[in-house]
Amino acid sequence: MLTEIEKENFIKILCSSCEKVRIKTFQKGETITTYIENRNQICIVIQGEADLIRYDLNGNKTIIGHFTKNSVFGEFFYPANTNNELFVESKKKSEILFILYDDIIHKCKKNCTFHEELNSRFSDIVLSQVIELNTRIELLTKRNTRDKLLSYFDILSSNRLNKTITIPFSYTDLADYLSVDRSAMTREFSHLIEDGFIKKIGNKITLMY
Amino acid sequence: MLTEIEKENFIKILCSSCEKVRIKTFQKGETITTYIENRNQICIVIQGEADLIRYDLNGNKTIIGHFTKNSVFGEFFYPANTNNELFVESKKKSEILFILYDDIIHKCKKNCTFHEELNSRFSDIVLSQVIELNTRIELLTKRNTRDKLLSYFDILSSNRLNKTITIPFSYTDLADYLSVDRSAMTREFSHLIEDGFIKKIGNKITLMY
DNA sequence: CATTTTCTGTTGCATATGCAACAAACTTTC
DNA sequence: GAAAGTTTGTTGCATATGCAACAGAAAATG
Repeated sequence: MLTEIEKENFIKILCSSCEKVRIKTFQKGETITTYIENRNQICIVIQGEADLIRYDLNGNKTIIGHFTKNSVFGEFFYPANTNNELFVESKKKSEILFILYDDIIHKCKKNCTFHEELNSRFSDIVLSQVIELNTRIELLTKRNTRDKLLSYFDILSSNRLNKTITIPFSYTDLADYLSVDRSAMTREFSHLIEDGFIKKIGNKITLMY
Repeated sequence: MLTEIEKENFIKILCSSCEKVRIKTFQKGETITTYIENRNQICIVIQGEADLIRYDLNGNKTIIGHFTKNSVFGEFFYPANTNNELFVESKKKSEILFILYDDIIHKCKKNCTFHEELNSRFSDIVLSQVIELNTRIELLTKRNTRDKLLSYFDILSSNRLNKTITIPFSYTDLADYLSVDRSAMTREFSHLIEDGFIKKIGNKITLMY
């Protein structure tokens, strides 16, 4: 598995070596891409943050994916048949790298450094993506809000090796990420505090167990 | 992307060429692997069906993943820190291929055909896995049982290009897969039929819209 | 720094969902 | 083919959750 430093080096090489790679900058709130017509498109976050957002027919918003530095996303990773409107929105000023899958498998004519690296590293990036997705599924399959929250805390806590964690979302977005109603989630927060499971100051939460 | 036939050829090559690959046969109900100590393990379904199952602390069962021919699974794809008991159970008589990730990246001494194929194809298999996981997330993020069912029907229907679909699970397992209570799901089936959205005969469902 | 917008916490209400229990239909097993 | 086990459909009940509305806090804007 790639370390963070290896990933970073990889991306630096990408950026500097192949003409087929494009990098664009997005401001907060801008749409990076829609999942509708670029079946081949792969995006990598170089800097910043972005969310994959779905609005369903009732207008409910769901954050399908949350991408930070070195995350990959793009329509290429998504099943072709979705009825809903899907798009990726920049949450901060972000730099995004765009590649086409075809440019990964078919070597470019110049045999550039880009492709050598790309072939050897691409699957590793995708593998970290798989782990991330499995984590998400683990959360979403919990039957109630309390279990979703506690599982989410556990994951953050063991990643950072710390009983006090910082929620990397706004609470509004956290609710969308866990696919629960925001006010219901806030209510469950109150219950968790009452029952002595957690303490909460701003966006910092301390696990009491 | 790999066609079904290409995948099959690939797996045939795997099976016949490298000593590091193991194939085992499992009967219905047998445990194929537990997600607890084989961090490096990758499994591919050659024949049969298997489910990745979680029992949480309350004894609730969830089908985290459903694997059929050519699916990949294994602890390698899973985040390390899970508190729950996770295991893969064979749903039919199944043949499963076991590889270690280390054996994929580090070439074996003999430079066997296996590794040549493996390196070029492995990422494609993982990519189909990513699409499958994204589909699952799409389902799980739906806010209520009705939307989960309708989305699930849509996916099956557009895969098979047919308004009449066959549920590949028992209804009990479908409920676990969608992470809803079975009886609540059956109730929602009744409502969907009343409201004229679907017709249902056994495990065949016809979409009326 | 004043104004506007977004985020957060709270509550009342309606309802969707989980849970438990049961009977009928269907499968498996010996 | 009889017995045991599993799956399916149904229902009553309790409650967790979604929804709407609101007010104060915080953040963004110009």
